[in-house]
Amino acid sequence: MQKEIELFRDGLKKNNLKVTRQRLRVLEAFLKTEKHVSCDELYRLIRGEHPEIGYATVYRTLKLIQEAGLAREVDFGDKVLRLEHEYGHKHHDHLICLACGKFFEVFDPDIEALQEKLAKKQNFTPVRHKMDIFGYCQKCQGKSASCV
Amino acid sequence: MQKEIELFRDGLKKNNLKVTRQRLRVLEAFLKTEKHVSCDELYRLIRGEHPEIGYATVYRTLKLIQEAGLAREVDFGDKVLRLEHEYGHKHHDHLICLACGKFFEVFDPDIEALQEKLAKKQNFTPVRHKMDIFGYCQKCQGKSASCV
DNA sequence: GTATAATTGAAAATGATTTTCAATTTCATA
DNA sequence: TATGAAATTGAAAATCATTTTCAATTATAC
Repeated sequence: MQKEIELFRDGLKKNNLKVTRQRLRVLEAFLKTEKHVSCDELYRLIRGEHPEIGYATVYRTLKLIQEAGLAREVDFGDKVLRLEHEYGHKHHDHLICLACGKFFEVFDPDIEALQEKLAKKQNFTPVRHKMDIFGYCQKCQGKSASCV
Repeated sequence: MQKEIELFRDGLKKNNLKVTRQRLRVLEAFLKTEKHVSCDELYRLIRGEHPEIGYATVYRTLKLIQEAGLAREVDFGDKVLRLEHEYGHKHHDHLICLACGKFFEVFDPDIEALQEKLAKKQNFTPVRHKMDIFGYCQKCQGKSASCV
């Protein structure tokens, strides 16, 4: 966590931005949660300990955290911006359960290699990609989405 | 196109919904465009010929088109709901250019097979998946996103 | 044709995200 | 450690896509 805070400070300094109490609180809250957290969820978490920090500040700081390379966007199809940890977390794909909403992180080097090859074949230079598989997890086998 | 219209009518009838002039106009407009169209874009297209059709009707009809299995959602990361043709269009993945915004449809059966295997290994029953590769297309090589 | 249930368009509501702005805070420099 | 320019803050308002409301209209089974 110290390393992440260092990277965040560096990112701010590099852009002539200031290291404020609020920004550090938001970063700490983000680092503490391992969830794929939305801005609203993080705001509620922070509000408990620091009710003086406003929604806009949380929102703005999340952008900065992304820009510092500490978080990446994930999209679970619910139209809400969610962020997951990036630093120290390798790229991975997601299995997302349509019944219970839980997600699982997976990684397959063979798929990654084929994706790279597929892009190259089209003379396309890949920068990043995302792959999400929606379905039913072990516990929810046989359930349908409406049974949630 | 006749087949699609037939399927749409059937879908409506099955749910005790009515086949209206407006719904047919929206479907036709959707079928005519091969783009990954947003609700707003489609509304503007329709407005030219049928200014009496309202936004809400376009929006509602797009839902029905989806439910009839004629369109599926795509997400290009711009927070806007977009639909692409589903009927007669096989599943595919997308290469999305960060510079010019163009996209390319690709398909690799080996990747599909590995995805299936990956899910199974986690006792996960896949229903659908999406894979988007963001990067730079042949024309935009070397450009950065800010050069658009 | 008539009854009735669904549909329509306009406008308003919603909900996440983003901006505005006056007051406050940071921090490089003195 | 003080100072002042520049950045930041929180609250509220604005934005923007999406979704709902509702009274008037329309489709369709009989």
